[in-house]
Formats: sequence, C-alpha cells, structure tokens
Amino acid sequence: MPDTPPRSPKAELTRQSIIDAAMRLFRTHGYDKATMRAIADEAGVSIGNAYYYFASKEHLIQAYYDGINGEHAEHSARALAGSTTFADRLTGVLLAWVDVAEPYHEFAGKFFKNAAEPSSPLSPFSTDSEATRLAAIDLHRQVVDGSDIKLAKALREELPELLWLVQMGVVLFWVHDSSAGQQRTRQLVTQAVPIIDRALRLTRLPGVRGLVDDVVGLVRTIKP
Amino acid sequence: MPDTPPRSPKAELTRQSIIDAAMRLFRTHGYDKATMRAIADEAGVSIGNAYYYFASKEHLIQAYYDGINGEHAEHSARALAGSTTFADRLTGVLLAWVDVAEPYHEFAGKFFKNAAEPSSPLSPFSTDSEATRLAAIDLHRQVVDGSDIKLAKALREELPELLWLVQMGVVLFWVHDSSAGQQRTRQLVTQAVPIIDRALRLTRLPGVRGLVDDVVGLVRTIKP
DNA sequence: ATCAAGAGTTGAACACGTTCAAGAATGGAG
DNA sequence: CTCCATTCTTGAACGTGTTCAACTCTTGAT
Repeated sequence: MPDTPPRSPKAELTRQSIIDAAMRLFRTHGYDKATMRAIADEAGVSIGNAYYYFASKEHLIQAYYDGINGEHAEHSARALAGSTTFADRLTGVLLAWVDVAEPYHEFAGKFFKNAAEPSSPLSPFSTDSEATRLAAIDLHRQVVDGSDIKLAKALREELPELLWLVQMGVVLFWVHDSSAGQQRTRQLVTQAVPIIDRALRLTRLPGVRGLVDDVVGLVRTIKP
Repeated sequence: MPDTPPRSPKAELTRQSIIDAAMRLFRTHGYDKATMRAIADEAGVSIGNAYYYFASKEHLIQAYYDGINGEHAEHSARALAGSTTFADRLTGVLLAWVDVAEPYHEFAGKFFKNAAEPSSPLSPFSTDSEATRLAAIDLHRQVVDGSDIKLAKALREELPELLWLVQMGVVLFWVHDSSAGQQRTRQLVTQAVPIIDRALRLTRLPGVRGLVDDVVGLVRTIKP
C-alpha cells in the first residue's frame, strides 16, 4: 500500500532513511546514477521495500521536493519578520527560494523534465502536489497579509495564487539559468518585484480598476 | 547514425513508414501501448532499424510534431488576412494554434516532457530551436505590425516576444487542459486577449508609461 | 501464551527504451 | 564483373522503473 503513512515509528524511520539515501546519492553521484536500486541499497533496504513506501520514483523525488519547500518556508519566515513593505517581503521570499534551491540546481533540469508532464505527480498542478502547492500559496498569502499594501478585496484574495504563478515563472527561468550562483535569476527577482509592486499600486487608478476586475474574473473562471 | 537524413529513396520510404506506423498505434492504442517494439513491428522493421532512423522515441514523436509550426503559420495567415484589429488578430493566431495542435493533444504531455528539459535541443528556449522560435515570434510581429494598435516604440519592438511568451503560457495551460476539444483553453484565449488588448491601450496613460519603460528595460536586461 | 490479522520486507521477474557488434544490401570505381 | 566502402538492417543484451506472490515480523485481543 504505497504512499500510506507508515503505522509504526520504526517504519517512519525506514521511510526517512530512503529519502535521505536518495538525497545523498543525488548530491554525490547525480540524478542518473541515483537509480531505485542504488537508493534502496544505500538505504539498506530492498527495492520492493522502497516501493512499499513510495509509489514511484517520482513520488520519492516529491518527498525530497517537499523538504525543499519546508526549508523555503523557514528561510522565508526570517524575511517576512524583517519588513512590512510588500516589495521587500516578496523579494525576500523569492530570493529565499533561490538560496534554498541553489544546491539542487545542477539536476533541477531532470526534475523539471518530469514535472513538466501533466500526468506526473511531480507536476506543480497535479493533485498529488496539492498540499505542497497550497502551502506555497499560503506563504504568499503571508507576504500579502503582513504587508502594508492597499488593494481591492477581490484582487487581494487572488493575489497569493498569482504570486505563486510568478514564483513558478521564476523557477522556470531559474531552471534555464546557467549563470554562476544563478545570478541572473536573482537579478530578475530584484528587478521584477518593484515593477510588480508599482503595477499593483496602479490598480487603484480609475481607468485600471475595470481591467483588474476582468483579470480577477478570468482567473476565477479558469481556475480548476 | 540516427537522425541523419536517409540517403536513398527507399530508406526515406522506410523512415516515413515508421512514422506512419507510430501514428497509427498512437491513435488506435494510445501512447503507452505504442512501444518501440510495437511500432517497429507495425512498420515491418526491426527495433534496431527504428533506432537507425530516430535517435529516441521522443525524436520519433518530434518528427510528427515538426509540421505543427508550418501548419500553424498557414492557418494563421487566414486569420491575419481577415482583420486589422489587434485583438482579433491575436485571438485568431492563438486559436489557430489550438486548432492545429488538437490532434496531438493526447500525447502532447510526453512531447513537452522532453521539451521542458533545459539541456534538450527540443526546449523552446534552446539555441537549437532558435529558428523555430524566431519564426513563431515573427508570426506575432505580423500580428502587431498588421494591426491598428498604437504603442510606444520600445514596447512595440518587444511586444512580439512578449506575445510569444503569452503563447507559451497558453500552451502550458493547453497541455494540462483535459476538457473536451480543449474548450477551456479556447475560453482562456477569448477571455484573455481582450484583457491584454485593454492593458496595452492603457500603457499610454501618464501614470502607466514609466512602468512600461521599466518592463521593457527588464525584458531587455533578462533576454539571452 | 496463543494466534490470527495486518504491517513490513524480499528479490526474482516483467516490459520498456536503448545500445551495439555483427551481418546484409547497395552502388559506384576499376 | 569484381571489389569494397558505405548505407542499411538485425535481434540479443543491458539497465531501468515497476510489480507481485510469498515471506517474516509486530501487534493486540483472547
């Protein structure tokens, strides 16, 4: 019964040791060498046992992904505690992601390859990653709620999800970014956020308000 | 030597028969049942022979997809001849893509899985697909140039590339769209285009002009 | 203490995409 | 025609993710 939470503490330990083994192998030998056999071996369990805990290799990678997300939330908390300015908060959260994800950039492409397939559980839009997605959106809700920005109610409600889409865009850019330390992605964030900030403040302008309503309407129509 | 053009006419025939066999199996039995063995069998050749003509299964699929851009350009020409209204032209081109791509939707995910990997030559951002990308951007340049829309020079110059990004977004949505006939994607296009149209016309507003300059600046900074 | 019921574990086996050394067909030069 | 370099063809073999019937261990009620 894969992907069921383990019943006993010992099983939970085994589960974690498989994730740890996978992380170790990914970092030391790269994605291609980290086969299910190698991972199981490194964790000291059988292949079949690895599949007892994870329905597929992608599900195992997702558990690994979740770790990054948790780390991101932690790093973000610091940035969110430091300022009530919307732009600062958003920049902090986005750059925190780049920081946290940096060690994994090398094989991020392989992850991304799998994540791009709609049927893949790794897809950020899949139901399998709903929990992760909702957590990430909630992080952006904190960005908005803890800031001093003034917005129309409807826009404020949809903004966290839109910011999550922005983050997905940053990730897309990041995956393709081969500059040292992903410097260009950091530049993108620091340049784009002030623009987003200004654009959001413009939404209160008389001529723009109707447009914003339409955008919100579109988002609501199109959402799953 | 895979993916080299065949030398003899007979070989070219074999190559085409493999593509035909693959498409027959994809359509009748679905992507998963269309194994390389089954395809080779259907085409009356050996597995190794199939790999003589196509470096991988994905490359075989790519051969099927390769015609899409040309077909899209043809279908778009009709839409572009029909109107000088910017919104109509953009809608026409985007819907033409959905129309042309519809037969391929079923296994589009598998294709985009490859295209998503940054190192893959199939990636829309790779230098290998630069010609294809530039052609697609040029199509959007026609959308802009042939329309009656009035825009600042800098924005007008960057707009085709931005519209291409919009199209990539539509494609991303389309890949994940499981509605009948990709109806939701069509709805997205018809709803989003008027919003884009309005937003572009707002760029001439005094308070918005500086923001647009910054966006153009960002795009130019971040472009490869 | 017993013992079913279920949790946890095993590795051989399967089908897949892909590779490769070897052979067969082809066609132009002599 | 003969030769040989090149194109084309073959299928066994490899490593992969995944499955599954059979097994051992753990738990808790009796």
